[in-house]
Amino acid sequence: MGRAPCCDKNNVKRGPWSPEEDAKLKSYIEQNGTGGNWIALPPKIGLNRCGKSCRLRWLNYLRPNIKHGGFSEEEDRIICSLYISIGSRWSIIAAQLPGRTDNDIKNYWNTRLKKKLFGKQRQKQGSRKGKEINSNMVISNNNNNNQFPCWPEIPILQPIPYSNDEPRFNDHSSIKKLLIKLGGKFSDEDQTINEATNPQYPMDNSLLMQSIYQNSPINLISSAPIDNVLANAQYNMDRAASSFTAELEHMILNNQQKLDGLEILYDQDMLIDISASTSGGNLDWEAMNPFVLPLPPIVDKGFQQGVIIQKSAFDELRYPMAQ
DNA sequence: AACTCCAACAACCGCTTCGCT
DNA sequence: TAGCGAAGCGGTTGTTGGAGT
Repeated sequence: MGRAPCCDKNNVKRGPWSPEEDAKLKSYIEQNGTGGNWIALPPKIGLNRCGKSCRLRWLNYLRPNIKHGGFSEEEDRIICSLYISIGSRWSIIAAQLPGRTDNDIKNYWNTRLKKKLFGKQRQKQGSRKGKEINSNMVISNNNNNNQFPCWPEIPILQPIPYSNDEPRFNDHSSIKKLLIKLGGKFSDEDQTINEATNPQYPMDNSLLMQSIYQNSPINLISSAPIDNVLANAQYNMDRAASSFTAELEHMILNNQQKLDGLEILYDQDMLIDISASTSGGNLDWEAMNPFVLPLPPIVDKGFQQGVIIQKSAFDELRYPMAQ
């Protein structure tokens, strides 16, 4: 038995908002706040909309100080860097960019930034395709193009064709397997924190896993509560440009014996001629992102460049009008 | 001018998390 | 402490408008 829907979808208006609806919602919230209950809001205002829809409209479009479009180079840089560090956690990324919404950033990333970056890579990479992991898995980091000074060249991974008995790069167990092979560490504690940090890749916490991980030389997964995540993000931001591929390359080259049985994850078929994916195809480096970044030390340096964020400031940034 | 393609963005969907009872 | 409902969040889809042919 499924969960009851939050509203009767047949009896609420859907689709684009009209200026009248916007005005109603905006003026009501400005005067009365949300009342802490979005679902109760539409009837109060006389809007035939789902509460969820009202909430989204307010957060993404109507609330004050929202900026749309026109992302600056600095914003690009921050988005890239944070994406490298923490993945697609748009709400956290948005918290670093006052006036930007998670939806906006997500859209910007998916429609422009990603293509811009990978498009650039295509230009550099051309139709190169080969068999040596150390010449193809990692793309040169020597980049004189300053368009995205923060962005390391990304290894492009092809969606892995799979059968039922083959590992898949996109499934959690395969990722986990690769991590283990590379020496990742996930104690129960690590796992708990990691899940908070990157719930997209939850790890199971079997004792076997634990025993494997505990003696591992490196801890590959960023594991820290949010403040540390952000601090780590800055750490990675600082070093990403120079170290991302170098470290991945180092990791791969120095752990090849550990990768036995995982050839599917890194052999030549894994590499694609990016010309095959010009319009937002599967760019599965994302799946790899969480573990190609080494765990930085818990840094105490704080953020630079005016993007210092305290956890307590999150809500102020995101919900400046909240009661 | 008509059509097609595609980029950009708004909105929806469904899962997870959180807080209250 | 379990159960429930609302909010939060990220992925996905739908819509629209502009560029290209």
